[in-house]
Amino acid sequence: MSPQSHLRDTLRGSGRRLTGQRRLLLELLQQHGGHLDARELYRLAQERDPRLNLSTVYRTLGLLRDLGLVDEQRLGEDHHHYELRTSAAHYHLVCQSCGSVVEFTSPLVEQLKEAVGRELDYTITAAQIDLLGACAACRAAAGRAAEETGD
Amino acid sequence: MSPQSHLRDTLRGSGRRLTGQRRLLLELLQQHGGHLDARELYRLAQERDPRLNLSTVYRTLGLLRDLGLVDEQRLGEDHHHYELRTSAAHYHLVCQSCGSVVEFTSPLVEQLKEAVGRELDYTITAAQIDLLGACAACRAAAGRAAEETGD
DNA sequence: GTTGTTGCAAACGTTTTGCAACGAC
DNA sequence: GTCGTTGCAAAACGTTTGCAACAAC
Repeated sequence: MSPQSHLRDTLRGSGRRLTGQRRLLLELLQQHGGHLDARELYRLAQERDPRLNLSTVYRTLGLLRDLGLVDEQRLGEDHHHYELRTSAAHYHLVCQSCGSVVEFTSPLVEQLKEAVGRELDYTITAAQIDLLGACAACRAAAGRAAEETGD
Repeated sequence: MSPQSHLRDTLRGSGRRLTGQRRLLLELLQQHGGHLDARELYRLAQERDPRLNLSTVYRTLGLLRDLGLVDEQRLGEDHHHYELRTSAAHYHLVCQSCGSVVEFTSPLVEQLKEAVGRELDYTITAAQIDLLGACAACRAAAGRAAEETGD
């Protein structure tokens, strides 16, 4: 089932309406892939519909989040990022130097949830994991910079 | 080395000053244990020094964070929480029903950092991990509530 | 006395909301 | 036509900042 038809069906079912703005925003989220923030989605949307308002972006993102179509994250920053929910759970690896974000999964995460939940008697439903570090490109750039100045 | 003497020494070393406000805020963080937000720390501090200002709380928390005395986290909420940095890295398990926070560690986290860093060629320096779920008490309460209404 | 720090008020960036006009059904 | 949705402006929220008075050194 595509996100667009899921959206239409879920809205219909709860007496809500499928508007052009909602269709556009979902489409942009699909095209972009991932990790957009509200401001950037707003900017993209305005290229296609200049009258669209930032509060509509926020209201729509909240709706899509509540419908389970979109995941809301905080990648170590002071505002949210949004991405279309994919079937597979995944986590984020953030380069603190250039800000790039890579997704990853690992069977170790399931093991961790299982082990910690059992030990502390919690039923664990979700995990937010952000690993922070330096990507290969930034490490190389930092190495070159050090060579030029000091050494 | 106690946090108070670490504070004094580090301030001295960088030409900064040890003020009553800074001593008080650090002391409250010590006494409370963990996971205070700025508002709550402000409230506690005002009981002892009613003239103390919220911006001083923020400035001091930022300073203590930069000095490495305090860790700043976002436990799935829209504002920061702060806790005295302990020697051991740890992560958080949050009950989504009652909001209680439990700390945990697990050797699986080191394994995860190692495995993901190697696979994607990142040098991983830190991990933020929040596991979300339901604690035993809230599960029991939810069970009782379900019994009374339906079923 | 010098200069880093504070309290205060005002600003900031992100997100939410009240409300009348609008548009999907 | 009904009623959910939008655009707009204004507010809310946590947090930061400019500045003159203050206090640690």
